[in-house]
Amino acid sequence: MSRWILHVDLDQFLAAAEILRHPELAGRPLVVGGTGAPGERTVVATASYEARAHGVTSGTPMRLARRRLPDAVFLPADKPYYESVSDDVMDTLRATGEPVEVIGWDEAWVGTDGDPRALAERIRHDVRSRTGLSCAVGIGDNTLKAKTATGFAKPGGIHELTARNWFATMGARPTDALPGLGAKTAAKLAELGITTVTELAESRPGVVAARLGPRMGPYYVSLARGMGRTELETGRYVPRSRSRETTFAEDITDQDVLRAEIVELAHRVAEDVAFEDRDVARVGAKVRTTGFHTRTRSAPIELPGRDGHAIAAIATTLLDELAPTRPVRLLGVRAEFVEA
DNA sequence: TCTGGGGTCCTAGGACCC
DNA sequence: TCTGGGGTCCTAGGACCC
Repeated sequence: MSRWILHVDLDQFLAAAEILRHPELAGRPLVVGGTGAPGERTVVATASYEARAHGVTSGTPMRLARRRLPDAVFLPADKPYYESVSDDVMDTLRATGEPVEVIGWDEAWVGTDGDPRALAERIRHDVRSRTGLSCAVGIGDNTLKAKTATGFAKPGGIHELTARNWFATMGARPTDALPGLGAKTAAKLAELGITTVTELAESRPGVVAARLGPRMGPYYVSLARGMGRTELETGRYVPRSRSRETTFAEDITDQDVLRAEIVELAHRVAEDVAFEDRDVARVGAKVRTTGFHTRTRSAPIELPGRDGHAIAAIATTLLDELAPTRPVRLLGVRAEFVEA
């Protein structure tokens, strides 16, 4: 358990990583995402601040981004490269000697019993000098407050949220300002007459549970009250599943093409599984048709294993069972590992 | 403006069992 | 015959995150 939790969040990570190896792109609108193929049906992964100023942000459809910013630099996402840059950042954080929990490529929590401001300054300095990247640091008395604080620190600053200023800062904000509480849940809460963080914090967990579930209801109330973890998970990440999915440039109706595609996806999943060196207990298939209607189906493997043909056979059967009747825009295959 | 890919965890209903 | 009350497992879908 740590007295203080710091949340470290890299600024415009993918764009910043590209600028590291293409310094001439600094200051230009830069959009990273997809494979770079023209006309592909994908979205922006990261837009530089210059691009965001023109309304292009993470999640913007790539075709719209190209229309809005015809003169921007568009780069395909280079996952292995970002992973290696991310590893350098995480190693820099671990070099502080403090416990580190990695949340994603560009985010981590760091715990400390020492001076959190001094540590935040040191992290910003070390990350910049060792990787060339800028980051924002949120300081809190738990994980939730630290992560929430980062929102006020971006870009590149430091902000502190504790029990002392939690309600003064967050109380009047809408419930979906809380990390982990999104638009759908905010809408359901609004039906209960709960629209602000303070209102959610003061509501009875049982009332919220009746609408949002026995675990999630009380959990949302605890979020509003500023509750979070003070213990970090510093161990190696053990994945529960591996999946691959593809959105086709054009919707597919041909059954033979669909079967060939799902077999291809299954074998890619099998490669990822082999890399993990663990057995698969369950295989899932996903089909998204015109209109964004998504259906999934899954089944256990009779004898848990990692054979690509076995995974492909189940995936194909699941696809047959899903029997899409409308044109298919996406196919996916997922493998669930046996419990570690 | 037709809306990625890769994950995690929770919910609810039905099956099944005692 | 019109009927219980737990408990657990399985499955599809939902919500959310980066």
